[in-house]
Formats: sequence, C-alpha cells, structure tokens
Amino acid sequence: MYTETLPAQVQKLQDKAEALHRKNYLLSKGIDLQNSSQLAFQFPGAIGGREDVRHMPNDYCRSSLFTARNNKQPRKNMLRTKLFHLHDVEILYTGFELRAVDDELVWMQLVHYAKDVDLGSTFEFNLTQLLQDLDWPRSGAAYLRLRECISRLRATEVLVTNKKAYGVSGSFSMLEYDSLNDEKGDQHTYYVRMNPKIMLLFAGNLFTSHNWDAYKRLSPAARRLVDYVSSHKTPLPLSVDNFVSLCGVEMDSAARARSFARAKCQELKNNGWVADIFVENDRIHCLKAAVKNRTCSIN
DNA sequence: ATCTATCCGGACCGCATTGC
DNA sequence: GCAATGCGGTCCGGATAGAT
Repeated sequence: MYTETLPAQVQKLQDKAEALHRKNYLLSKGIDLQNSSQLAFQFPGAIGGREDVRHMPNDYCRSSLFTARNNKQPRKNMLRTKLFHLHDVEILYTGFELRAVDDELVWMQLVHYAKDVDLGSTFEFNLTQLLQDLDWPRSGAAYLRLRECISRLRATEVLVTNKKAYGVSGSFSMLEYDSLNDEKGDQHTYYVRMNPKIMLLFAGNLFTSHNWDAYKRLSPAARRLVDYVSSHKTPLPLSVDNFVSLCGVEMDSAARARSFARAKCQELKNNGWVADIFVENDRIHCLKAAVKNRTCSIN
C-alpha cells in the first residue's frame, strides 16, 4: 500500500493553506468564486464593463511577461523561468516568449470577450471579429498569426507569487480551450475558458484599464512604458535599465538604451498619454494628470 | 443569386537594428 | 544623434467556398 512521504504530506498541507489564503483574499474583496466569478463585476462602468477599455493586471504591467523584442529575433522558450519584475512579485513562466506586438493584444481582447462569462465556463468567439477588434487585416497571414498567438497563449504555465496580496496564485495557463479543426488542421471554432485563478490578478482593483483604440496604436515598447506609468498612482522615476528589462530587449550600450527610452517617452507624450515624460540622469520621470487615454489607475 | 467568412497577392510601410 | 537597412507586418480589392 502506498503511503505518502513526509515531504509530500507537508506539500499537501502547504497547498491547502495557499488555497485557503487565496479564497480568503478573494472573500475579503467581496468575491466568492462559487457565486459570482465574472470579471465584468471588477471592471469600471458597472456590469458588463465599458466597451472602449481593456484591462491588464498590475502584476503583468510591471513584469516582462509581454516583451517588446524585435520580431526578427526568435522567441525564447522558457521553463519555469523567473521573469523580470519591478516589485516584490515573482512570476515563474513556462512557454514561448509572449510579445506585446501581438500576444498581449490578443490576450487582452480575449479577456474582454470573457468578462461576461463565469470564469472556467467556455465561450465561443469569431476569428474575423477578433481580427477586426485588433485592427488586423483579414489576410491569410493574419489568420495564421492569430491562431499562433492563441496556441502560444494556451501553451503557457504561469505561477505568480504576490505576498502582499493573494500569496501564491497556483499555476495556470494564460488561456484554455478546445477547438474544432478543418481538414488542414486549422482551428475554425474555439471553445475558450479563462482559468478562475486569473480573478486573483484582477480582484481588489489590482489592474489597469486602457483606452483600447489608443493603446493598440502604441508601439510595443511604448505600451510597456504606459503600463508602468498607468499602473502607479504616482509613478516614481524608472531607471532606463529597468525599462529596458521590462521590455525584455537587449541593448548594446547605455547610449542606445537612453535613446530608446527617449523615443518611447516622446511617443507617449505625443499621443497625450501623460502631461510630461522625459529622461534625466538615466531615469524616466513622468508627470501624469489630465491623461486622456488612461481611464483608471489603481495601485 | 446573395450573403458571409475566409483567404490571396503584391505594393507599401513601420520599426528595431546597424553603421557612421 | 541620425540616416540607412531590411525584415516582416499592413492594407485592401478581389477571389473562393459554403450556406441560405
């Protein structure tokens, strides 16, 4: 007869304690996954949420989960790799490198589709509609790219530890689905589910909302910067090095990193995301206020 | 016949990187 | 700091296939 070893018993108890901590955390935020587990209840604009905004958990905003690396560079493949994070939050990531240029937008839009459905329940969406919502062309390449993004998002395992909030998230995939495929193997219908654990990332207003039209027009690295700025009430100066790490890019010199940061600051300023933003002494200083594209910012 | 969803093709463009 | 480079994404009219 199989009997559990002591370490296994300890692990089991630890898992139970973590699950209880998560449950209590959600209850303290007024969320009981047994009853109401729709993300829409968390989003601004009451039930259903606003249609012109998309949301990103702050724990993702401040990490290198979605990189802004050049598409010429092959995507990294990671196995329980610790991602860069600005604060005391640990993200262990398994899967192909996710990029802001496509995966991020696809995921945000799918979260938007999922917001009115109980987490864990399946829903369908239309690929053409998704292309439209992303402002992508209806080209064969775009369909292919979209299917690849969706596959990449599914083939992930994320484990977030945020001791100040929910503790350990427990591992989950960015996206779960079953699909019906055509004779070529291309998916034509997706039955998508969002893991209920992502509620931990959104609960207690720990997310940032962006004007979707304006956000998706930004370049990938500018989006990493606006995520940083918008996810803090009063953003402290961000070192150029940390900004580069947030973007997941490799710079061959400090001068290039500076120039890269300056260009992204200019992009945010030109598009009215912030009142002022500039690089000084290798730090990015930002002045928020009268921000037209940011709809809410919650620490 | 008409509608809808999907895909093709080729010119064009944006962006990260490179070189000076 | 800036222009050049080249890859790969974008645009959009039109084609195709299947449903009604």
